[in-house]
Amino acid sequence: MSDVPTAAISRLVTYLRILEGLERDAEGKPPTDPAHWVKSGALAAHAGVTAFQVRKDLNYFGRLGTRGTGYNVHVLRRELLRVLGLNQTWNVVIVGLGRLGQAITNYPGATDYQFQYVGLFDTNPALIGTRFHHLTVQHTDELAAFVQEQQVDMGFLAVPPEHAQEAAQALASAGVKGILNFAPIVIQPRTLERNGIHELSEEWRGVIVENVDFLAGMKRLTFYIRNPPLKDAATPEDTE
Amino acid sequence: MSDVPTAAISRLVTYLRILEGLERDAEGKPPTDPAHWVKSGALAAHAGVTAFQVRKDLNYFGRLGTRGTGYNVHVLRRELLRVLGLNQTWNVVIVGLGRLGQAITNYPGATDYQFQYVGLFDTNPALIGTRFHHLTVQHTDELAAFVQEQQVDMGFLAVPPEHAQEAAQALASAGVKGILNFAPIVIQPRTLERNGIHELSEEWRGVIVENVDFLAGMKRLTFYIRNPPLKDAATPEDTE
DNA sequence: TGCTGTGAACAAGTTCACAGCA
DNA sequence: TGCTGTGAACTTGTTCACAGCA
Repeated sequence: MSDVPTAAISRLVTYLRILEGLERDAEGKPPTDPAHWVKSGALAAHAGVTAFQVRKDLNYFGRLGTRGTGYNVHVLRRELLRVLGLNQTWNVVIVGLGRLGQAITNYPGATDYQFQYVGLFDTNPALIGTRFHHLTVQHTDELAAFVQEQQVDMGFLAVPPEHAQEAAQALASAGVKGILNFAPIVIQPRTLERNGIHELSEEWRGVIVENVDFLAGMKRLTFYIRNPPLKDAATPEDTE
Repeated sequence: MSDVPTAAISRLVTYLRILEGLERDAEGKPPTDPAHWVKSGALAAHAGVTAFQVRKDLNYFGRLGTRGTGYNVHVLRRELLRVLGLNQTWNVVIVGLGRLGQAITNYPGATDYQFQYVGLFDTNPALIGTRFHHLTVQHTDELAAFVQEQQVDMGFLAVPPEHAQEAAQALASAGVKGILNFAPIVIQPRTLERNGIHELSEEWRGVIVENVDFLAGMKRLTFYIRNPPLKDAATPEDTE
């Protein structure tokens, strides 16, 4: 399962979102209603990819469809939830409660699935003690103990870029399995000491980092506005 | 220049950020100081890629380095700014001023370079007339006229997902060249009418969409925590 | 017949070895 | 000598044609 293209995983997330919409549409309709089924071409149209791609992507995880009929919306959704690891509970801490951290904390949809925000951390005295989303902001010094006590799985990192490496280090040392990094820097999976980079450190072993970088998005956008891709993503194969 | 891998563009953005740090470090030092130069291996270490990759990426845009010496920090930075289109002014509107939109509007670093926020739009009566970042929120109905008058280049889309397609449509019709989409949906480059998808519409011709989707990031993270990539990204070639 | 499943052809992107200039 | 520049090998990911099941 580790030989699945990483790009395919991003697309699975998209398919899942589409299926949720389709399942809402199908809700309450009789089991015979075609709304409970979706073909690769229809999924592809919603996801902005080709039907080939959809079939290939889904196929990495088994025979999820029915030939001649398509994919059952409910079954496929459940399968994707399982594949993406969204059928278990994930305990999350948020580090950094400036405007961006607050926006994330309150973003609707983030606590769907089994994501639970269990702790909020910052170093700003003005924020500590403040309540957001039923939780009280604690000092980052408390992080290590908290992660172990509360079995925290992952941390969202929304501190200013100049503190991001340090805060990431704290999360990794504390033992989280993954970090969702919102800061516009590359997190180094090693202890960063004064005057240069030190070797890959043990506490980073197995820690996954995913980046969500909107400044980078802005800059990619300016490039592509000035250098438009040649192909115009025409409608491929069938598009329902 | 359109045959540059899209992944390379993302990496250029990273290199640029690193160069900015290096240029700050070099500031004030005499022109002979080695701090004004950086080798592919050092850039690679900071960016978390291989030195080969750095050289290849930079090479797409000409001979930017000096053999035996490395890359001049200042020269390379200026080159990357040019390549990425960051040497011109970009007029930006933000559509959607909920918590996320506000966080984006106020995010430090976003208005570096030549990005100028020139207009803020929302449909929520409670927000219209409010001031953020020296601008007053207007109703989205004003968007089309405003984009033309003010020569707006791109729009940042931070409305709730259920209104995102509609708002994106408004931006595209108004004539922006690019959309930075924060909503967790796939923007359809076509008019979406009731009961199904209509054909690719003319006003979308050439409009570039870049996505910044943090919910997707969360879900990719859970997948990779449960299915860690095999390779451990060892230190490649030289790493200074 | 109508769709998915999937091996094989193809394309894109990355790694590498070494050529080539300061 | 020490680095970048770059064609060629390789690896990864995508497209496709058609086999295979309901």
